[in-house]
Amino acid sequence: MIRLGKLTDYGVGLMTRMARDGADEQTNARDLSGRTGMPLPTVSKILKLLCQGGLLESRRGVGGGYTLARHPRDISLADMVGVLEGPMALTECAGEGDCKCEYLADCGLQRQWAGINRRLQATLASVTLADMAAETDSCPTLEGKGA
Amino acid sequence: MIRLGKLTDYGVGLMTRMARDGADEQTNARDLSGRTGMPLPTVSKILKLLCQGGLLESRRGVGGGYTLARHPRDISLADMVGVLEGPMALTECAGEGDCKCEYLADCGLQRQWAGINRRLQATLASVTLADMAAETDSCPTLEGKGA
DNA sequence: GGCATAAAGTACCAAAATAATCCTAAATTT
DNA sequence: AAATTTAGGATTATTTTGGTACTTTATGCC
Ligand code: FES
Ligand code: FES
Repeated sequence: MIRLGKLTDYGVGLMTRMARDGADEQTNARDLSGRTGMPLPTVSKILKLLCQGGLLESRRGVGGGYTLARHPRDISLADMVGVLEGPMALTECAGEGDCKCEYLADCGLQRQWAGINRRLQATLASVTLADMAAETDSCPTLEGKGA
Repeated sequence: MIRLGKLTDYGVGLMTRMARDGADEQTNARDLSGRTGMPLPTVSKILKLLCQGGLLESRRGVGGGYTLARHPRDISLADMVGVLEGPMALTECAGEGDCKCEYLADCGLQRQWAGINRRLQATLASVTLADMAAETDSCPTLEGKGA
């Protein structure tokens, strides 16, 4: 089915909301939880991960919270997915050098998988948070290059 | 991590082997199991699924087995992944009409997700079984369009 | 007709990945 | 010092996946 994890889905949703609310606005986990209806622990966890991944910046203590680390135009979907799901590796083979495949030894598919992997990642990299946050019906990036 | 299921990985490997062995050759589960080292039950299961999905054709009984339903050039990676993993739906939203998202109600991301979904699928659709089976180092499809 | 072979269908169990929660520590403001 | 808010880690429960087994149906051969 090739489905992203729920956390990733939620994470993109949260970042989109932050982007819409203003690129420089600060918000905190409790606030976002309240506005989205998502349970606070989950929101906290996701924001924490996004911060570790360098996509958000944090301020602790009273009045603390999170802000976007970069402008929405400079944060790609690939960044977000990468942080929340780890590096894309479609198959065992798709990684770089060592294929420790149990079966199909030397099936010679590494090159192909790696190429496909690269292309999929490029697609994700071409979509920015700004694109996701755009509320207009016509999104240049998404509609223009579509297939 | 965006990883395909093992069964999908194996399935593509099996079909690739079949394509390499000749587009019209017939083979059976036991034979393929022997050649790849994969356990017979698993091979059976995968071939069965591929057959149900219309990618293979089967002949029962003595001397029976499986053959490719179409020429490798006419079987895409999207076909194979679709059969073995179900229809691609990156997120809850990505499907067609109804978003029964628990949280983030009306986050307005359906259009974006659907577009991304379409583009990823198009990428998979552009790779054929023939491309996968090609043993040459330069694969027109994969290398030419790469990013 | 009966037997051997091979796929089709169904069901089940085990293992792994994921989601969700909780708790304690550290930082920062008032 | 007290209150707030993130950081980090660990735990538990749920779902998905992978793997296996068993029974049934179809086909060819003797
Ligand atoms: S599965 Fe490892 S080389 Fe193909
Ligand atoms: S999660 Fe359903 S509309 Fe966005």
